[in-house]
Amino acid sequence: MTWNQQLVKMKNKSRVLQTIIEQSPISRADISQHLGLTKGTVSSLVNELINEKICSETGPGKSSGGRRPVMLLFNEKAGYAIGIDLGVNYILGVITDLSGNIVDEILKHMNSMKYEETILVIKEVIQSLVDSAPDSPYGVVGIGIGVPGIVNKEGSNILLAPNLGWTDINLKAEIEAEFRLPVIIDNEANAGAYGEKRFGAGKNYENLIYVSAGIGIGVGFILQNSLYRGAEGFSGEMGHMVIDIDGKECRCGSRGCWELYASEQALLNQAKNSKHLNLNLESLLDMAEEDEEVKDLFRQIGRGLGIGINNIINTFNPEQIIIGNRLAIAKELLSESIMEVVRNRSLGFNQENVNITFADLSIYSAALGASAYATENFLNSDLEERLNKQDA
Amino acid sequence: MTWNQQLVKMKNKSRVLQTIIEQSPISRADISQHLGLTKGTVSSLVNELINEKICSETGPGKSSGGRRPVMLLFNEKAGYAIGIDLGVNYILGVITDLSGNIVDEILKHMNSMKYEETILVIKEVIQSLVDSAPDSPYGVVGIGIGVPGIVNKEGSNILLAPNLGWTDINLKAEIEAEFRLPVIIDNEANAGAYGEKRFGAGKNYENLIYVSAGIGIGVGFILQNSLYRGAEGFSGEMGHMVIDIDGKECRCGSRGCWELYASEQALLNQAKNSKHLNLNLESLLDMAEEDEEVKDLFRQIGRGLGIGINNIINTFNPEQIIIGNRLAIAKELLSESIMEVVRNRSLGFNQENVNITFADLSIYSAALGASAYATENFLNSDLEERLNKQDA
DNA sequence: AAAACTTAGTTCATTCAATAGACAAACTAA
DNA sequence: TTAGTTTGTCTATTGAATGAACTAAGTTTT
Repeated sequence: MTWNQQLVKMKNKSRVLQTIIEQSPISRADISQHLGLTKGTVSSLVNELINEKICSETGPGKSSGGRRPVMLLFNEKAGYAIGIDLGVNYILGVITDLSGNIVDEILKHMNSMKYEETILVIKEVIQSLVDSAPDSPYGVVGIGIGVPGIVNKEGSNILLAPNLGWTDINLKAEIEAEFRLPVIIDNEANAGAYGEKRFGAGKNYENLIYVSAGIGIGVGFILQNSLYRGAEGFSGEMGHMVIDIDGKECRCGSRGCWELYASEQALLNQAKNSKHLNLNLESLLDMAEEDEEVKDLFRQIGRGLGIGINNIINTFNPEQIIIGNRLAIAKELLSESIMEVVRNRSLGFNQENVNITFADLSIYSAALGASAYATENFLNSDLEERLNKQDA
Repeated sequence: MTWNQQLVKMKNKSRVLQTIIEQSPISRADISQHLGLTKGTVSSLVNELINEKICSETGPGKSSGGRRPVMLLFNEKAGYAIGIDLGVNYILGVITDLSGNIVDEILKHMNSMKYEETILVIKEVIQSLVDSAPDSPYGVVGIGIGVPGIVNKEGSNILLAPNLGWTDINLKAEIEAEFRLPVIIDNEANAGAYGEKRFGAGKNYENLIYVSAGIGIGVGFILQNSLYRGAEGFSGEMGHMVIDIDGKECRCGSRGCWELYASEQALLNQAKNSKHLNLNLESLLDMAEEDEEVKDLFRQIGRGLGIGINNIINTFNPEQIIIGNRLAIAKELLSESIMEVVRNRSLGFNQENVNITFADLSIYSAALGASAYATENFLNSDLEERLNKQDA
């Protein structure tokens, strides 16, 4: 990192924009007040942002005893970002404006996730979304993709996606070559964490943990307002945290892994054992309404989730834990047993200020997080240069 | 955070100093090369540092075909810092120079840790160390204290130290009032992690986890080169991570907590069960030399440690895990069984690049980390102002 | 040994971004 | 009407990094 005047300007401009995004409509004077920059500095930075069409003036606001302020708006329609959530048996694609509002979405259910077929569908989905982007100064600014597997820290290669049967796939290069747009790949749990942090339940928290409970369990960490990815980008594989030292064998080679007790797969396996054949999460949810035995299956999974969440609480002392992905739809059935375990087992001090909740964005957490990667990447780039390219 | 020219200067000055500390002896020209700052900028910043007596010129270095460079040294004797490691039955105090070299140390074994008595001993120890500080421009610059318990994030109060029987003690205020020096309190595992990061096994790692295995287990996290403390400062209570869902009862109210399987206390308990009465860690170590049964006790604890370390690896994907505190002296007896568990259970990718090792600083990790807090705090303060105060 | 090159460190005019304060514009309140 | 207030712009000033010239002190080439 080089420290110089240009960096100062960049950071201040970014702070001004952030303030407009968060507090819009807002006047130059209020921004100056809020950030501790002088009115002159704010004026000059705001004018640059207006030239870059990233924000705009609207009518005058209310006077508070003097000249009426000119209110500023974030131009959230200045460009659009695409987010893809690659599920174990579906592909969900969204195109959002710069504030994360969904403009269009496509959901494809898949029978097979063979790479050769899947990549074609992904491209199809992206193309449709690109086509549906409204006219705007910057057009489509980038593509983010969340995948259920281990991604290298550069965000280019999927090293391993056990539930898809993929190994070492350079998805970033593949998609960038096709669409000539910046592409960011990340683990689905990280994308979900980021989505909830930006737009969902985690908006007001600095240290939050997103538990993606689907077929397996992955976890995304937002620590001190930014994603923690680990040394090589492989953090969050808490599905394979041992919670039962001599427990069931896991296909990972270990025993007693968390996801054997707390995932969608664990629920389905137990349902099979108790003779509820050929079922899925949705039908089990329906059955639970009248079948106490099925309800109990959910309670068991809830207790399993609670154990892992207890470990997270004692380890991270987070402000918030968000349970997302497929199992979040069983919120009503899981919530009580999770909380009971936490109440009984977690340390008092650590338990005191933690907010345990379910994803706000339902099935969109990861897709919105992925599109937010693209948006953030865009807003931190040299907008003037990009605008000139677009116009040419 | 306010972004302005002063911040740029502060950061660059700090980078120059850091470069001198790490690469001393080094010339102005080399610093300029290394940091990408112009020679003029470096010259001016270095001259300020020399005026502040924090670094100094030494003789000329070797010419590489032109004028010989003037080599610069970090003046590690410009001031001294005190670090205290408050153990469960001992108090270890050190006074170090600004590079962490120990100048003097005091170790007091304690029978009781009753607060009223202990605080007197702490003050006695600090006073002796202050008295033993050599003459220097800045004198004693601060005091750091590591404690075996939960400390609030402000670093002022010990909220709970179960192994000492203390609750809600404002230690910072107490010591600051006595010595009129800046005091920083932190959890012993955090201090240990910081010590190993600065001076020990973790010097070259950005993401490392320090496992403090003593009577209980606490864990300190260095993530992206800085300590992660959690939302309220209570992170790292992994001793109470559940690894055996229906396991033994823990006094924390939960069951199957890690420290029941992997701490010094766990070792002692199991030794008692197998009729080795009235023993401590040191004597068990001696016995293990010839007693296969005792050796096996250590292997069991090693496996317990391995399970928790497996969980850490899968969760954090760290570059390094350092095992410290009391159990580190049993390195030879534990190492193999720890590694066996990790090899058999941890995920391949996460396991690949992790370096598992024991503390380099033996019993000094926490005390040196605590003194390093004080040193860091000092180096980031306004040195000119402090020097003037000292001279007055 | 002299001349030509090299490298180290200083000096100074220039650039660039934030600041402080003056100012005009546009409002409210008395 | 008049005095006071708030908004936003403009300008001179400040402070830090830069680039280039320059001095100092060496080495290499001839």
